[in-house]
Amino acid sequence: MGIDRLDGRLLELLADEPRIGVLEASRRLGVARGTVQARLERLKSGGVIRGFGPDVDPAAIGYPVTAFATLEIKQGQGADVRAHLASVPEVLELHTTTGHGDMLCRLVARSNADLQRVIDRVVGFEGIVRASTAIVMENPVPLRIVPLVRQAAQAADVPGGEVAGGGGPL
Amino acid sequence: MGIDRLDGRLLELLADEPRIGVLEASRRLGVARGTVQARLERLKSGGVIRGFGPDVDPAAIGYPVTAFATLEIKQGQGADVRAHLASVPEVLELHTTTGHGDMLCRLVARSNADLQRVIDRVVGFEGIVRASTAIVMENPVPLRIVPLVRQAAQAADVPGGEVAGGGGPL
DNA sequence: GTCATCACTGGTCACCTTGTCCAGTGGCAC
DNA sequence: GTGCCACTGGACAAGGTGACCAGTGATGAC
Repeated sequence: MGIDRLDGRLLELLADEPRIGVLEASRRLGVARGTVQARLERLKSGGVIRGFGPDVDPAAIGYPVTAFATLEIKQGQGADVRAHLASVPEVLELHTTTGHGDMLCRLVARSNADLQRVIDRVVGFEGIVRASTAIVMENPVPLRIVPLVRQAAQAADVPGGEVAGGGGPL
Repeated sequence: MGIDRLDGRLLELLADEPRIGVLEASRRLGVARGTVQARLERLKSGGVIRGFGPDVDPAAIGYPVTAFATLEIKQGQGADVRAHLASVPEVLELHTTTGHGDMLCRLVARSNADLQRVIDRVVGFEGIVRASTAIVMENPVPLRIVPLVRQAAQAADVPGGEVAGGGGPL
């Protein structure tokens, strides 16, 4: 849908102070409350803002170890493997990818030892041929969106700002 | 810090309906408003809830392509590489890991063609020796936390699990 | 040139939630 | 038993929310 500068500033503001209200946001942005309300509604219904889910830290609830596992899947077993992985609570995220690994998933565990249990559970399934795991040591850039939002908002009001896309879609 | 069943239910509720208020949450959970307020405060100050940032969909603001890049870093260049990657808006996340790759980052781009530009920018840096990229095709399990929360909450009231504060079960 | 459309402004309104008190109750450790 | 703690259920003032409305300026169509 695309966003303009005001949308960008609003998103930044929400990212900085998520519990901010519409009224306070309108004050900070220097626009009328109705404007912020309308923009927010548009961003939500347009799918830009998926929600305001609580950002829960797995480490704080007893899962301090994070790892990424690349999985190689037996031909034709994709659906089963997806269902299997979705049933494991420690699998926080799963992607199917190009390349030699067929899937990439994010895991958490209670300890390095516990990670072994999780991995065993993940790969202990018919359709998974091979798995290679990388344990996360540090997270220099935690999941973020503000820099991208800023760039997207600027692209909107610079003539020709949309970066050389043009290439084929997926 | 550990969470009990009530915390777990509260977190689930917040994940389902993030804009829910304290009052409404207390009604749903069948407890007094003050209780929910106190729990929420404890979860936030205890670091379980990092925040309520808006969940922005990169695809909706013009970046529909996601990829994961595994980077190999020249010895001793870690800090520089981290700073470099942090300066690229399309880098949404960066981890340092064990294993043959030294870093793993999540990228987005405006198109497959644009991904080339992003990758060039990412790897066009002294300290990066080699990069291998996997483009995400599908995301069968989007980043989620509820199953883990549920498991953590149950662990708390099973003998041998973490002990919750007074008050007892509800 | 004129008109309709659209977003934004600045205002009002009733309703409800929030934050913050309070006293009272029951489980638990000492 | 006594103190501590969490939870309950109630109260209060303050303020925000969602819903309206008329007026204004820019844009694009006729």
